[in-house]
This record gives sequence, structure tokens and C-alpha cells, in this order.
Amino acid sequence: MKLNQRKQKVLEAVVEDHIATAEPVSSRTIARKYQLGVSPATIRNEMADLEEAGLIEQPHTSAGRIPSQKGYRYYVDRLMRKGHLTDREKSTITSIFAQQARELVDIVQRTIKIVSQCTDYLVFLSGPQLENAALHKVRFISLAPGKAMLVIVSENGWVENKLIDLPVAVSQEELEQVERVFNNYFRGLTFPQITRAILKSVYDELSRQRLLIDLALDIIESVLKRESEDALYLGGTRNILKQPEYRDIQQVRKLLDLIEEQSVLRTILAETQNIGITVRIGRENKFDQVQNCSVVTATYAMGGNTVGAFGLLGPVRMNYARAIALVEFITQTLSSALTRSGF
Amino acid sequence: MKLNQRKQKVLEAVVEDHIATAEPVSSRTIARKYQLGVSPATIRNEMADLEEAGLIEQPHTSAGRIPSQKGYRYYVDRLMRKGHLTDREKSTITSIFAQQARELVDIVQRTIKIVSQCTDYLVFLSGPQLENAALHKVRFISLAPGKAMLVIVSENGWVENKLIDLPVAVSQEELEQVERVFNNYFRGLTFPQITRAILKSVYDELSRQRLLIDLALDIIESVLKRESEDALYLGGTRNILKQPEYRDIQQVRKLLDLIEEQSVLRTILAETQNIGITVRIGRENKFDQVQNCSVVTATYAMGGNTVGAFGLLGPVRMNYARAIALVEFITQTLSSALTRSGF
DNA sequence: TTTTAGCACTCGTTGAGTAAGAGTGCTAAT
DNA sequence: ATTAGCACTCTTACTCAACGAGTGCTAAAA
Repeated sequence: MKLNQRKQKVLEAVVEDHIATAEPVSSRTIARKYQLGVSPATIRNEMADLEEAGLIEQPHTSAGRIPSQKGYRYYVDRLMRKGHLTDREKSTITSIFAQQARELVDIVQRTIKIVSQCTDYLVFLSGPQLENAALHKVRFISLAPGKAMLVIVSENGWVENKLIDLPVAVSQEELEQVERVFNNYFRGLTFPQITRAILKSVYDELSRQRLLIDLALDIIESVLKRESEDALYLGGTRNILKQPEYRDIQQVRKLLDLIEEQSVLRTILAETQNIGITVRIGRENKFDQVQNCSVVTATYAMGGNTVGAFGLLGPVRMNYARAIALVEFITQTLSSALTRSGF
Repeated sequence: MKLNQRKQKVLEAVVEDHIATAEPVSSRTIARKYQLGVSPATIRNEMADLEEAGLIEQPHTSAGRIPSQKGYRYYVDRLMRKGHLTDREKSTITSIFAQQARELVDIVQRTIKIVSQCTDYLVFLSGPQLENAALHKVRFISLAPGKAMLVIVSENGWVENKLIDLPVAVSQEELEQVERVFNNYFRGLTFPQITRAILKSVYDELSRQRLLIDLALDIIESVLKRESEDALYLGGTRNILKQPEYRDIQQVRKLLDLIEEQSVLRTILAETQNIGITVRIGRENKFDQVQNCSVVTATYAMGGNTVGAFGLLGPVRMNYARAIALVEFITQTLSSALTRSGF
């Protein structure tokens, strides 16, 4: 779709004014606030064209225009200028990550908290999961017959642990053998890197523990999978009510459903590709429950490996420039904090 | 305060009808729905007296009466009949606990989920914390210099674990010595039972590890404390919006503040005494944020030791009989589920 | 003395009607 | 191509009256 210079200016003005005020934008407002050097009447003509193109719409005849979802998309793709965080905001965020963290969860919770203070959108985050992190050490601690604790330590010092059931009776002795195999052969590898090929060479050398190692691999894999499914962190629920879109109780209801039944948010994060920032506007979202919302997401990494995703959810009338800047800054900062040693 | 038989009947009718309908109750409604065998006019006279006694009030002249907070208190203390859960509800709840649970958290989360399905109030729960549970075994797993994982296993098999910093360089050897001391001398004791007296006898025998044991005790104590402060589980946020009290966004706002800033709920649970069910109506609550809510709480136990508390929060117009029956049944069932072995 | 029927009174709710205001689209002049 | 002017539309706010629910009081009935 080709728009001349002036139509673009008008569309930009409609979108930005509506984002700022949540009200329909009139031709007069644009003429007054955004110096296009033309009269309201001219702007009205342009607006009529933009409406015909489906980029803006009128709630009713005697109201101004609001952007359509298509209009927002056009704005995000072509008109929007890069948003900037203030130095103050940046340093607040950075300082949070500078503090020493004992566990992964601590970092995540701090992130949620700080972001919900600098935005009025819903903040949500998955991971960080060690599934793709490089292994440093594996420990099995026998607690009772058939019951043990598995501790997985990543190369840069992060720890994941989980209670597991051992389907067969395994002695502490045998567990220690398995530990040794892992720590000797697999140290420094990510889980997906422990390929069949590598396994084979291990098998040859250690044919006796073959069954045991297979078992251990299954257990570790399932633990890492389960963890990554479980981990969803949320914040900013109180702030998002400030958005006038949520003056209607029905909307709030939908939002709380989303929060309590976390699967939608989880899937949104799981489907985020690691190719920079993803923006989904209204009906571009797959799920019914978020079709009147917009979502900005991005992945974050640990030592080059994607380990989780971070997102902001707000009304379609969202400050995209700011949201994108924030998501970008957070995922970058978080990635470098996680890549630094956990110890 | 002494009320004659009929006044009590009228008060009961006002409270129960208002709980059911959320509307002011008129004298005519009472005469029609609750057979007192007298005319509306008589009931009006009784109502005037009840109003003078401060037990009911009128939103405005041409409306019926609603109970005052004092009226609810009178009802809860003297009029209310014991509520009952249906067999279906009871068996759903019981079946949840019958399932094998791997970790404490699993049980807790299931509880929250099932309760929020059978009530429209906010469900919240603290613990279970092992602080008061009998120790079975303690393990220190050295992960890196100055960094270790502490695993605490209770007598009936529940496990708590936490990453800890070791302030001094401690060898794996020394950690194992400490483990041995704990497992030999303290097995079967709850933490508060490890008194100075017992410690002293240990010191005499093992004077060499004295400093180390002191250090270990401090660490374990702080871990258990920290855990118990952290653990707050919530559910039912979506359901509570069904209550007509929350048609006003401002109220919803307050509720979300409560949910996101969990300290108030945490304190309410922490202050719950283990003397059966506690009911706090409106301004009987200490905290401003919940003065237009009522809270029903009770503690639950593991092998006789209180390890956490469970609560329901709703509007002052709450179905107290049902809420109390539910809290009672849940805490009992939860206690016996936890007291059964964790394995 | 207690209960109740009857009635006047109060107050919130609803709906209709109206005026004001915002914003548009169209036309004709620039 | 742009714009001033104006008629038209639609929402919002406000007023006013009618209605209804429920009470309190009084006087009669039990």
C-alpha cells in the first residue's frame, strides 16, 4: 500500500495522538497539535482516503478517527520512530541486574518487578531454562529407595534441581558412576549436543552402564522439559487497569482469565522466535482471548543459547515504540546478566 | 446484647437473604420467604429495633435493610448454622489429595486449584514450611568454592532445598562431618527442639566442629525462615469478580493491589493462631486494604506441628457458613495428606 | 398489649425530551 | 489543490416527571 507523504503524516498523527489520549482524533486536533501546514478541511479529505484504505475508522459519524488494527500495523512497520528509555530508567534496570543473585528465579522476579514499575502493561516472562545451557555438572542425591534429587549445574554456575523418582532400584554407587560419566564426557555440552553419535562412543567404552545412562538421560531430559513448561512469571496486573480500555469489567475478567489460566501466555512465549522483537497486534494473535490486545515479545539468551522469552501485553492502543524499546533493552540486559557467571 | 427469638429470626433472615441476593432486604420479602407467621408491619417494627441496636442499616430511606458488620458478627457468633459441603465436593477434594504428590508444592497447587473451583472467593495459602517438621536428614552438596546446596528432608519424606553461600571456605570433608552430626544427633527432632541444652552435649563430644555446627544451624534456620516468608500461593482471582461488590473498578483495583503486593495476605496467614477457624469481618481486619472484606482462615499441620495456614477472602457479604465449612474441611484433609508420608 | 391494615412520604430509578457540543462531509469560493 | 462556511449527525449532559419500592406512623383490630 502506497501512501503519499502527507497521508503518512496524518496517519502517524492519528495513531500517536490516540495512543496518548485514548480518544478519537479530530481533524482540528491534528491541525492544531501537529504542524502539517494545512487546514482541518484538507486533513479531513486525507482522513476520508485513509478510512477508505481501511487504516483508520470512525466510531460514529460525529466522532474523530481512531486507527484500525491495520493502521497500527502500518504505523509499526513504516512510520514509527525508535523509542528511547530515559537514562534514569536504563540505570535503574541495569542496577537491578548488577546485584548479586543467588538463583535464577531471583533475577527473573527482580526483572518483573522493575519492569512493572516502568510500564502500565502486563509483564510476563518464561524461563530461564537450562535446557539449552551448557552442562557443567550433574549430581544425583539419593534420598530414599526409589527417590532422589537431581541437581544440574550449568557452565556459568546456574543451578536447577528437582525431585525425581527412580523407576528401578539403583544404588548410590551406581548413581555416582552415572555422575562420573556425565561429568567426564558431557561437560561443556548443551543437552541437544549430546547426540546419538557421542552417546555411541560412550557406550562402547562403558557398555556396562548403558541402561543406566539411558535412564539418566531420559530423566534429565524430562526434568528440563517439565521445568520449562512450568516456569511462567507475571507482573503488572495492577498497573494495566490504569488503561482506559479496562474500565469495563468484562475486559478485566478476560484479562484475569488469561493470568490465572497461564497456558495462552506460555504458548505465546514458547512460539516467540529468536529473531529480534515480535509484535502481534490484536487479531494477529492466534488466541481468541488476546485478540483485542497487542503483545510485544523477544527471546533472551544465556551464553548464546536461547533460554527464555519476555513479553509485554497491553491494549491494541499500546505505545509500541516504548514497549519495543523496553523489551529490547530488557532482553539484552537480561541476556548479558545471565551469561555472566551465576556465582 | 440480648435479642428475643423473633428479632433473631428477622436478623437471620436479613443476613441470609442479603448474602444470597446482594440486595437490601425488605420486610415484605422476609414475610414472604421466611415464614415467621407475622405481617410485614410487625417485621418492620422489629427491624427498626435491630437498626437502633446497630445490627442492620438502611442504604437510603426507601430501601430495605442490609446487615451491618456488627450484624454479621452477631450472625456468625450466634445464629449461623453449620454449613455442609456436598458429598460430591468432599470426594473431589479428597481425591485430589489421594493422588501421589512428588513435592510439597504440587499438593499446595492442587489444593488452590480445586478450592477455586468450588468457591467464588480468593483462595490463599502459606507454607507448608518444614520449620516445625521433624528432621530426618540434612545434606550439603558442594557446588563451587563458597557455594553449596542444602537439602533438608523431613521425617515423613518431604524435601526442601535451597542454594546457600558459605561465608568461609569449607571442604567437602567438613560438610560431611556436619551432615553426620545432624543425622546422628538431631534426627527426629523439630528445629525448635534443637535447644541450646542439646547443642551443649553435642559440643562436648565434638568440640572441634563447634564453629562449623553453629554456622550450619544458622544457615539452616535462615533457609527455613526465608522459605516460609516467601511461600504464598493464590487462586480464584477470576472468580471473585463474579461477586457484585466487584462491579466497581476501584474495588477490583484494591483487590489486585492485594494480590500483587502479597505482604498483607502473608501477614494475615502468619498471624492466624492454630485454634480452629478464625473469622475476621470487615473492619475487624487490621489492614486498611481489607477492611471491606472478610477473611476466614485456619492453620494446617504436619504430624501435629503447624506448618502453614489457609484462607478465603471475600466481600463482607460472604457466605460464612460455607466458607467456614470449606476452610475446615480443607485444612483437615490437607493436614492428614501431609502427615501421611511424602514418598 | 400486641399485631396489622392503610396511607402518606421519601428516595432512587427510568425514560423522554432538549440543548449543547464536537466533528464530519459537501459545496462553493479562493 | 486548498479552504472557509455551513448543514447535518450523533453523542453527552441535563432536566423533569412518572413510577415503584419500601418505610414509618397512626389508628383500628385482635
